[in-house]
Amino acid sequence: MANTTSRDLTREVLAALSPLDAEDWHAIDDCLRIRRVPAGGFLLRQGDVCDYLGVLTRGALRTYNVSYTGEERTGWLTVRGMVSTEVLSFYSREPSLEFVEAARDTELLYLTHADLEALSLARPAVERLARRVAEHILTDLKGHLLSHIHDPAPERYARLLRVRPEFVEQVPLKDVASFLGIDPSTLSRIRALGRLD
Amino acid sequence: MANTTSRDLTREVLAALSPLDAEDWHAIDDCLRIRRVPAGGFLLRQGDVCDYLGVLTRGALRTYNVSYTGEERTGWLTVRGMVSTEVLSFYSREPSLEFVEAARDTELLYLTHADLEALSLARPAVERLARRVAEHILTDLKGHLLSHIHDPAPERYARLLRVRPEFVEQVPLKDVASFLGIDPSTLSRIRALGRLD
DNA sequence: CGGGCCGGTTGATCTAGGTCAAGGCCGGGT
DNA sequence: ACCCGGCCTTGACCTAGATCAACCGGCCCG
Repeated sequence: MANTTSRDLTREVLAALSPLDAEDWHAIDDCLRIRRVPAGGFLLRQGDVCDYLGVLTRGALRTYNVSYTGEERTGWLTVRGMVSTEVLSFYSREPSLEFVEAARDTELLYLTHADLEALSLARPAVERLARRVAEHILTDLKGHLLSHIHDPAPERYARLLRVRPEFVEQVPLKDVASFLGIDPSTLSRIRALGRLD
Repeated sequence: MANTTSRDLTREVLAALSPLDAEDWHAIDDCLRIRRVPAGGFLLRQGDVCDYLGVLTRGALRTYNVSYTGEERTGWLTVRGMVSTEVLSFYSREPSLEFVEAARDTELLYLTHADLEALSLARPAVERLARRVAEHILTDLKGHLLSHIHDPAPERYARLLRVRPEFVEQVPLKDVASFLGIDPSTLSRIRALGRLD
């Protein structure tokens, strides 16, 4: 059973995306499910249809896919307090191309696709929230992409510290490096420089 | 007035995203508007709310934003036959952060936000189409991002040739280079190499 | 307790790709 | 017709960051 702190966090995170009155929240709260995955386990594997949209209340996730050469290509990270889903698969109901792995022991409070659909029909505020989630993810993605296309590594790291300091605190540095598209050693050097001034 | 070829192309492109029967198409067709922008003009400026979702039937677009240092950061390209909108602004009705510039003389067949809303209510297939468009854009974005994080420049170019050869044919190479996040001279050299074998 | 392992750091090299600069090729304006 | 200004290309150089490799500290596991 999720403790109240996890539920409070979830409510807070969702409400920040789109306003929810007490009734909205009650409706959602009744449907919320909980999932715990130990470090190294998977929330989603390539080929699964993603059936969760929720808030990560503990731990951290690494989303990656495997290239044709066999290497893992980290595309996203998620930490406590972030919304978590694989949007494409969740909305299209088609198999995901990505793996979502627990980088540490993890707890997720989520809705299933069916529950979200039902809630959306019953409560416009939830419908709006669901759209907001997708927008939010898209915004994040765009920002990260732009930074990637045009910024050198130290600047990308600085931006990450600015917009998502939690990543650096909660995710193993090798994963942060992979997310930034640089070698762990390079990240280490960048951080060493930052420590001087 | 849009000639029939433009309308045919538009229908074809939309139908490929999500099936449309004759009635769906008629409903859409009645609302379709046309916009022509000469090379160098803007379809959207930073601060505008994007009010078009449509198909580019002629020309090419470059989407960029301006960094705090004043440089233009190309984030996306659009060529004939691609869906065009600034999703974030279109759906959220908030000012866009991006510029959308006509890289060449351009023609766009589009729906306004209000028309799309009305059509979506009346016709579920249109609602579905609209969601598909968003998914489609998200997929593209993810693919491009992943390629960017993990692939070296020549491979990114090779991928572009594979998934979007039209870019290279229809967009000035300097814009392609900027989109790939490399210097025009580098792109030139990569292409020269490719020509040998 | 000792050994292996994994994550992070650091040093020494090597290289992809950026920068600077020059030259050729249009296309548009006078 | 000419010139001028973009675009593309090519060459010579130079830096950011990868790679290779050694080393350290913590952790798990016998």
